[in-house]
Amino acid sequence: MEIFAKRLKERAAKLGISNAQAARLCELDERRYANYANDQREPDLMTLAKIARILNTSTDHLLGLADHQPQTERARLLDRLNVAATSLTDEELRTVVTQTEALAIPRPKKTGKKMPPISGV
Amino acid sequence: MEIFAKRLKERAAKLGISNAQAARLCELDERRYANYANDQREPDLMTLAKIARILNTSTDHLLGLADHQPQTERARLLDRLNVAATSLTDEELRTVVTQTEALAIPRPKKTGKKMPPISGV
DNA sequence: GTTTTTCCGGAACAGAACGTTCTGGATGGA
DNA sequence: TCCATCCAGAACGTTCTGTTCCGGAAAAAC
Repeated sequence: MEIFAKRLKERAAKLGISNAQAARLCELDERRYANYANDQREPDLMTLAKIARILNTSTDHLLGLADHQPQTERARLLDRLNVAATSLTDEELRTVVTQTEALAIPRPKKTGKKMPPISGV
Repeated sequence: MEIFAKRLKERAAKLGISNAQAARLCELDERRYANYANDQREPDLMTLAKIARILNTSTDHLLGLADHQPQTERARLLDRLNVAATSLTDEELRTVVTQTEALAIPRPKKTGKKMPPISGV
């Protein structure tokens, strides 16, 4: 997890402290913390949460999930879907959800792909 | 990390899918995912991020660092739609968008006005 | 009712990953 | 010079994970 190590170093830099100081803040062995910051080890989930809490940031940011990605064609499609779905009636929405999940969520390990006819449409 | 396992199960329940289905959505071995949901194993950071991304939630929430807001039935349907749509291929997604917009966006009355076609579909 | 499919979890094993310790180099201040 | 601080390589024992095999329960299909 390269981004995690990068974010750890960034965070300490923004706080104006050394990695060793950050380690002590988080009550972690310095060498251990350094391994995280150098992308050589990964913490367990509880330690990850602890680091985020003490350094006053979010795990999403530390894991690189918080960046707003540029507007791709696909993102725009998902956007349109949301907008359209929002204006549906509950019943219409249920229908769309059912159909979409049928496409998206793999059910069988079975090889044969028989598709039962969509009823009530 | 007890809270993580709990949140995993909650998330699948809210999406109206089984843990096995959630595992397939996340492209993880079912047994492996079950170990996470049963608080017997913990994922590495990349897998954690992947789960949060695909199940359309945040790692902060999964790790118990953020409180979750109460959701309406309708919000859960929109949630399910998002999760399912995200795992579609581009072509499948375009189809769903087209169908949903057809349901949602009323055609103009017969005033002769032209409706611009849906681009890129 | 019978069969098939799906879901779930225990047990176990090889291999991967981790925490820790020891070590040494680099830098800066007293 | 001496000392404190920061940093990272290597190694070792231990812990933990991914995976596989297995069986039972429940639901669905026949």
